[in-house]
Amino acid sequence: MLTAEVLIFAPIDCSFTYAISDALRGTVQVGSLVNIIVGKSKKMGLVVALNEKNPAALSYTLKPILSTVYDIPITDATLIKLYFWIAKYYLCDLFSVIDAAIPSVIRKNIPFKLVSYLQLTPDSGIVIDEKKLPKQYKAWQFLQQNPFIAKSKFLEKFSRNILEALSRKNVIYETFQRLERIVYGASNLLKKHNENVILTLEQAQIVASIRQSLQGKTFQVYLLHGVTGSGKTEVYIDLICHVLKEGGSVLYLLPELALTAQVVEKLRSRFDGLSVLVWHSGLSDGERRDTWQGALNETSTVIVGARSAIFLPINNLQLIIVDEEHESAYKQSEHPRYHGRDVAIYRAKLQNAVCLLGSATPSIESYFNTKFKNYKLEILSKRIDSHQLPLVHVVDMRYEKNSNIFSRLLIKKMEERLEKKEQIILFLNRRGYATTVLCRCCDFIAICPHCSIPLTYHRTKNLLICHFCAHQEASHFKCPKCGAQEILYNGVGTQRVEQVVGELFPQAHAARIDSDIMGKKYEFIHILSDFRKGKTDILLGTQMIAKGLDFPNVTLVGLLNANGSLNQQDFRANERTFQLLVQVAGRSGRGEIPGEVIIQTHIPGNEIIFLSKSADYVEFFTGELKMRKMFHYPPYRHIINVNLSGENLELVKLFSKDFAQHLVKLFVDEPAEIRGPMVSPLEKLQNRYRYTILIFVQSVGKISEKLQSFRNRLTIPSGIYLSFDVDALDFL
DNA sequence: ATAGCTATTACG
DNA sequence: GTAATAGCTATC
Repeated sequence: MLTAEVLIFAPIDCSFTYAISDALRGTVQVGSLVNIIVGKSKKMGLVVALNEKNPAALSYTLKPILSTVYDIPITDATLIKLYFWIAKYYLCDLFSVIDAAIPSVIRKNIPFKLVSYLQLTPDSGIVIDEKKLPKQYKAWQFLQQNPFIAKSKFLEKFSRNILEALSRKNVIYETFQRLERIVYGASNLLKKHNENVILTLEQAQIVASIRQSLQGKTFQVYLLHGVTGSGKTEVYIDLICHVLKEGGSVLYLLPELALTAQVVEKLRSRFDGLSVLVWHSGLSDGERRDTWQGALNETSTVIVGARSAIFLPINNLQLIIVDEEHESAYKQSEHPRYHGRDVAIYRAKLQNAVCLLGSATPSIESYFNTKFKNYKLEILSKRIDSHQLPLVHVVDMRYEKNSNIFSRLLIKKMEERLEKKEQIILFLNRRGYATTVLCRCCDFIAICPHCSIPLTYHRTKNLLICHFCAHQEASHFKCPKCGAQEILYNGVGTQRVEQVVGELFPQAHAARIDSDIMGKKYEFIHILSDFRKGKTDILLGTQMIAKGLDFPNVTLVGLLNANGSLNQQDFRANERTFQLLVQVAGRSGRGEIPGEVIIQTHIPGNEIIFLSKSADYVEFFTGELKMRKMFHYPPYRHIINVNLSGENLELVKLFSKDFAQHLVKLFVDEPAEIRGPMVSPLEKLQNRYRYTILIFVQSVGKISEKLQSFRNRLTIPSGIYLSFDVDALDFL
């Protein structure tokens, strides 16, 4: 009998066998979404395999698949393999992978959102008496002038009673239309791209090399290391062009949704009339459905998206581009905690595609893999059109007036640029207004009552906000501890910078981008497009403006406080700082006019700041790798971060110790090292105390099954929360 | 997830 | 005694 293995959308780790009736034979395929009965209730499930089974030999009675939800499968065999791999490698249950990989509009078949419209019934023959029913008459007249009007618009002018009266008389009837939506519309928010680009020799050689792998249809990872402004995008576009000509598809991944608009616009203008599909977390359900269906239907297409686009069902996928591959945003911080880049590489492997990683500051892991594994390294050493890398000044803030955010040099340079109508980007790693709120008289610091971190003052709301749990409280006039009216707002956030810019340069137009702004849908696109058009002189913001953006008229970049990220003491602090400094500096001087960068710091002698001044990646890598080797850190080993938390401190402590001992026993024969338990750097978060155990291993694949089954056997006391983070990037 | 089962507790 | 309820188990 023909049977199907069906995954049920519930936290159950195994698939169930269902019978396929003769009527559904051929219709039910691997990847089909099917209606089934589970226990007593109707559910949907995903077919992950087809089998031939003898029902008599089974210990249970088979139930039949009732029907398929769509007439074609919603995913494919490769992706199903990918789901299983992620669940295994990242130590999470299959359900959470499916949850992240298949959007709920598709999975639950949520109906299209419909908008109701009102229309006059043609030839109804009914005449409304103006004298007797003046209100209804007015509405009737209104409808004659507006023969197809949204119900909501009608109700703004007339009451519900009127509507009901008219529809009772069959004067009007209601129709429904699908809500219309346009992803990045036909809008021309961003500059048209130059149509005839001639590749430089360097670019052409790289393209030729990668084309060979594409031709061979064999799996290969490339790392494209190109300095900022060296035209990595041109290499991508040339390759996309090639793959499309051959009838294949390309997936173009970016670390953040803010960067997708720029790339989509570039592609759309380059390939005239080409449909570029878009995918990121900002899409509405309808938009999601369109892109998913579009991917299923197209045989050859380009899809631009953020992390989760790696799960789209794409036909003839031949090339996956992972732009800014070093970005930590590729790592999902909730379950499943997968790394978009690594999943991309695995998917490429599964379907014999080429995976192209690109960065000006590659991750240590990827660069390491070009030296010691079989990634191929391609280098773009020069900026295009012989543009120079920017000149970097390091300003020692210890010799500036203490409270000043801007050094004298930065102010002078900013004045010059504003004079010349050139543009400026200011970068700061903190949002909000001030970082900490403290008392001058005693040792009081405002701290979140649920988490063990200081509160941040937000001036626009006049509130103290916790950036971890969003707790809010009123700001203090008096010190709650000693009563002194000596409250000091210390440290600097982007909001504070915005205020000071306004005071120092009242004639300049400044705009701020940080995650506080991102609440408004597409607001950031408008800010970026205004900046591109030159309506804004100064763009200031956090991480978000550090990467990938290309504004030729920017000739000055100011890094206001290059200390912060160095203080975070985990072994990747140097790497993050180097990447950040080089990337931010790379926003300067991308056009005809050479650019300058000013790095303000309290530690000007720091080696990383020195290295980033010359943007010498290879030297940085060499030094960093030595350190990693000495301490057996990644890329020499993988780290699994085990987080244990709970409201009862003693219980968490006790369980953590116990758990660590079990782990040591479990891995006694493996080349694994267990460290901890120790108190997490963030010792309390949302009322839960947190402990960390680190597992260092040679290979995750070799121990994942053992660890997973250990976790499943274990009884975790109630009130204790346990989570794994494989290849963790932060250890908070 | 969730229906259906059992053990547990409150109530008078 | 019943009724409400928390915890536990299986789901093809």
